[in-house]
Parts: sequence; structure tokens; C-alpha cells
Amino acid sequence: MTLTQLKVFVLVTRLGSVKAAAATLGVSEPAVSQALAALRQHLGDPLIVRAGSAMQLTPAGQRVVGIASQMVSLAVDAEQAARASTNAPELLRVVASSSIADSIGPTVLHSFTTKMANVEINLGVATAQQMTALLHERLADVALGPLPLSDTRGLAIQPLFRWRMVIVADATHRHAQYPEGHEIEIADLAHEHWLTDPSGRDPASAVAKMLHRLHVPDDAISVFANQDAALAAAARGEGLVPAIEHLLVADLAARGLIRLAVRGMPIEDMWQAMTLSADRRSEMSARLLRFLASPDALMEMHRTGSGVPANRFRPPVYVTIWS
Amino acid sequence: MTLTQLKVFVLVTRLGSVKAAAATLGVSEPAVSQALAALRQHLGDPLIVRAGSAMQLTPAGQRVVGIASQMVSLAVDAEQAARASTNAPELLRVVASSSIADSIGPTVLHSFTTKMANVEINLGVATAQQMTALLHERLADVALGPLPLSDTRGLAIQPLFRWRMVIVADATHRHAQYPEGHEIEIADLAHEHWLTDPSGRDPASAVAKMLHRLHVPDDAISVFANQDAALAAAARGEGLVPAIEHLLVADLAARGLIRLAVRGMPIEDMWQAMTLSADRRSEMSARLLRFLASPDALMEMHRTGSGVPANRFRPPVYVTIWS
DNA sequence: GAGCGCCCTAAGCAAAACCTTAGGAAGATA
DNA sequence: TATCTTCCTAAGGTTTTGCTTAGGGCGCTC
Repeated sequence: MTLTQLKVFVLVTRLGSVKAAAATLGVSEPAVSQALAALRQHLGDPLIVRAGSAMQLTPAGQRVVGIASQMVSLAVDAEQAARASTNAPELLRVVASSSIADSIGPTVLHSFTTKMANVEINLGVATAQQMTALLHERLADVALGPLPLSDTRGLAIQPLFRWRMVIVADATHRHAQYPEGHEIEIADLAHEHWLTDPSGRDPASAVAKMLHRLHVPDDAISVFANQDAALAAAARGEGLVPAIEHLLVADLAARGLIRLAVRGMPIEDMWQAMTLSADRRSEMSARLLRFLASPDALMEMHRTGSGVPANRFRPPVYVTIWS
Repeated sequence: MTLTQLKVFVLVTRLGSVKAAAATLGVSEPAVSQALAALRQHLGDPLIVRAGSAMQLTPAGQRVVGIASQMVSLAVDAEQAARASTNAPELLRVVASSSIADSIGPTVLHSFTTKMANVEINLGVATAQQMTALLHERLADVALGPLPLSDTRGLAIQPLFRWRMVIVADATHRHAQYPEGHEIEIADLAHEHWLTDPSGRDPASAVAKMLHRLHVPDDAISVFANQDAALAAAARGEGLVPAIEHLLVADLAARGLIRLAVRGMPIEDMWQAMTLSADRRSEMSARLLRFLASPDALMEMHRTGSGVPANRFRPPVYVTIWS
């Protein structure tokens, strides 16, 4: 029985699937399956089994998962306690949607570290569902992204940043040929090919919701590493980009791109900042949330958009929580 | 950071020495030292350092040890929870002094498993100091042995068995030559060579206390695997055995041995049964304690002595008895 | 019933954990 | 100062973790 195995079990339980846990941990799915198998053998019980499309805890699993969760949480406490006692910088583990991690995340977090002595911030990428699991299991301290679809009980949520979604196409696209003042019906774009950043696959994101409303099939959606890459593909005429206005560089036209005039666009949406509920989060997490709501931070987030090197601080993928 | 490392750290802290922790865990001393070194490096703090003859927790160590202790305890809980939910036999980990593990321990514990459905008992050997540490860290459920010298706060202690210590020598020993009715002064035996079982090295044991009172130097004491082996050595004329009357076979004379008539002997002493305090021990531990106080068990413990094969069930380290 | 998504096992590998014996360093003790 | 105890590091071994890719089984959906 190792802490890794317990962490895996807890994540599988909370996310409801081996696959999702593997994605969250940034490892292959057999890696998770094997860790689970080892724990199952050690404890002599399947712990969690497939029941139709979902997974269900066995009686033993129900008892063990609570204990395992505490152990994972205590492991984090131990590391934080050691850091705190040695004047090492406090570690704040932030996860964000791909869009945020590519844009305002790095700058605003860096700004926080300079204003706040002795903090080290660790930024990772996650979907909204993963964010709730990571927060609950104390594997992340703060999450930045869309409002999760899943249960948010036990979490404290505060608005972070209001942004607007626009549709971008290359200037030669047939939907870009309407006369000035003409408004496109969004439904007319249902059969186009779409290009998004990874956030576009997060069901909680506004982009995914819109594509879902249009019944765009999966094979009509291409996912790129970030919005900039999607725009580059659009410039090659590969499709439409549901873009985050804030992430657009100023010189769209110079790249041969144009915003489509769609009725009801831009769509407004709000990114949220999330932590565990106020009584269970660390003081530093609370401070970061206060900072994110401050005028300074707001100004910084708005200022960022114009031509920041998109992924200068972008982490490779995931940051390990311990070891 | 592994659970093994945390367990090692907790034991070193409680026992106050690397050496003692190694002995308790049944591994070499560098094994403990290395586990500690790994944890130290991982947490970036020495955690516990030598301060004169004792070891002292650093500030970080103080914070971490409590968390680590909880984690070790939760790991035990997880295993027990899994067992309980799968109708597997509940595991009761008993540690006992070498003398008890050699004599009444196996039989009386086996008797408990037959009367109590679905229990598995695991019997190990430990010194009194180790017993308190093992109980506190939830690494053992019940301890049987002498009253510990160390702090017993937090423990529930009940008398187990009253026994008597006698001195045995071979019939040709010079102290065996006195006329009938003559009583030897114990002080006259101070310069003899002594033969004991491992319990005789436990400072809390009555045997060790007596040898200490006599100022017997260490090199005048030979330790044998069990009392039977010590008696065999005595029969070869190698020295005196401070024997537990209960463990003596009936046919002492046939083996060429004799009890010395020493003033003030036999010395009476009491073995104790110990658990965590009543509110923190498991129900099964409490049941074992009740059983040990029952007339049935008392009778069994008294009956055992006469000629039981001393070390038939004696574990090298640990033995499991199935119900 | 065919396809598909999800979970599992198998096999192979690198890294870490964990154990040992041998020997050095630092403090306590005499 | 000399010795002893205790802790640590070094070196070398085996076992366990933990990861990968490849492929099989099983239930759901169409």
C-alpha cells in the first residue's frame, strides 16, 4: 500500500473513471489500472467496480476511500508543515483551464509572487471536472476556469474575469464574404469545421457548450495546443475558431483573419476562481483569491491580452504533487 | 515520502534512538538511518537531530511527527476497514515478552481464536519499551509483558498473570552443595555467571532488575533463544538461570538441575496486558483483554506450564495463528 | 451482432525503495 | 586522551514501484 496507490484510488473514485484519473495525473491509463490492481490485491477487495457506465464503490471501498483521502490530505499537510518550519517558500498549487494557463494565468500569478514574499506557485492545466477533484483531494489549492458542471458543494467560488467569445475565420472564408452590416445566424455555422484550444474539449467551457448546442460532431472539431495554433490553422483555411477575444492579438487582419459578425455574438462568459470552502483552505489560498479580486490584478488581466508571448511560462503539462 | 519512511520516523521519535527503532522493526540500523535520510531530504529538514545523548525534534520535526503518526494510524485503519468489509478475519497484532511468547502466549491466544470466530492473531516479541511505542503508533493492538518503565499514559493496563522467579543451577554447582534447610544469600551469587532468555535483557523485566541490583556485569550474562536453551546450558555447568517457575519442566532432576534455596526467593512478579486507553482501542482488543481475565484463560495459563514444548510455536520474529 | 469505449492484463524496462555489510565521524564517558 | 556508543555514509544487492506499449474481454449503443 503506497501513497501513490491511495491517491490513484481516491481520484478514480471522485472522477468516476480510470481514464479520467489517468488524464488528471498525466499518465497512461494502464498505469492507473495497475496501481488500482495493486491496492486491490493488498486489501483483498475490488474496492471499486464497473456498474454499467459508471463505477461503484464496494462496501470495503466506501470505507477505505474516506481513510485514503485523509491520508493523501495529510501527506500534503506534512510537506507544507515542513516547508513552513524551514522558511522555505510556501507552495501554492494552481490549476487552470488551458486558455487561462496560456493567457492571464502566468502573468497574474507571477505578479502575485512578487507582491507576496516567500511563495512559490506551481501552475498546471486541468478540465473543470478535474479541478473539483483536485481541490477536494487537496492536490491543488486554487483552480481557475469555467464554472464546473459537477457538484460544487464544499468549494468557494468567486468571479475572476469576464471574457467574450467571438468567431474568427480567414478572410477568404465564404462566411466572411457577406456585405457590411449583415449578421450571420449561428445555426448556419453548424456544419463548418471548428478549431479550438484544449479548453474547447472541456464540457464546462463556453466554447464546448456552444459547439454542443450546434450539434457539431466530434470529427468536425480539431484541437490545437493553444488558441494561437488554432488561429494559424484558420489562416490556412482549415476552419472556424471560437476565439476568446482577450487572447486575440491586435493584428488579426495582418494574418489574413477576420471576425465574423454573428447574431448574438460575442457571447459573454465568466471565468471563476475556486478553492475549498473558506474554513478549509489555506491562508495563502485566500490571499491569492483576494489578490485576484483586487483592482491591480483586474487591470493586469485586462492589460495582458495585447500581444503577450502566449506560452512563455506555460508548464509542459502537469506538475507532480509530491515526490 | 513513503509510509515506511514515516513509520520509521515516528518510531525513532518515540523510542528516542535509531538503534531502538531498528530493533523494533527487526531490521539493521542503517536501514532505519537511510529511511530517515530519505525523508529528511524529501522534506528538506533534519526533522530529528542528536542533542547530547538523546535525540531532539526540530521545529519542522515536531509538526511532521504528529501528521506522520496519524498517517501510519490511518494506514492501519484502512487495512482493518477492508478486512472488516470482506468478512476476512479481523487481525489482532499481539506483542509479548520473549518469555510469554515462549510459554503461555501461543496457547492462550490460540484458545481465544477458537472461542472467538473470525479472528487472526499475530504474535511478536518485543521489549517493554518497544511495546509502549508499538501500541501508541497502532503497530500493535495488545501487549503482554512486564510493567514498562517508560511513561504509560494513554495506555490501559490490566494484570495478566502472576509468576515466580527461582534460581536454577546444575546439581554439581558449588552453591547446590549446601545442606538441607540452608538458605543462600542472594548477594553471594553476584559474581556467578548468569544465563537468561532474551527477556532477561529487557530492563523492565524482573530478571533484569534483579541482575541489575546485584551489579552483575554484562559480560557475566549469556543470552539464549529461550529459557529451555538457558537451562540446557546450565546443565552443562555454564552458570545460573534466573528461571520463571512456570516455564520449568517437571523433570528438573532428570536433567541434572536443581533449584537453589535462596533467601527471599521465589520473587513474585506480575505480567500485564496492555492496550491503548479504553476509548481508543478496538473492540476486539477489549474482548481479548476480557478473555485474558476470565477464569478459563487463567486456568489455561496455569495448566500450560507442565512440559509444554517450549518453542514449538516460537516465531523467529512473527508467527501467525489462524482461527 | 458489429462497433466502440472502457477497463484489464501482459511484457518489458527504468527508477526507486529497501535491505545488507563495512567503515567513518561525532559526541559521551572514562 | 582513549574508548565506546550511536549515527551516518558507502557500496552492492534484490525487490517493488511505476511507467510504457500491445492486446484481450466485456458491456453499451446503434
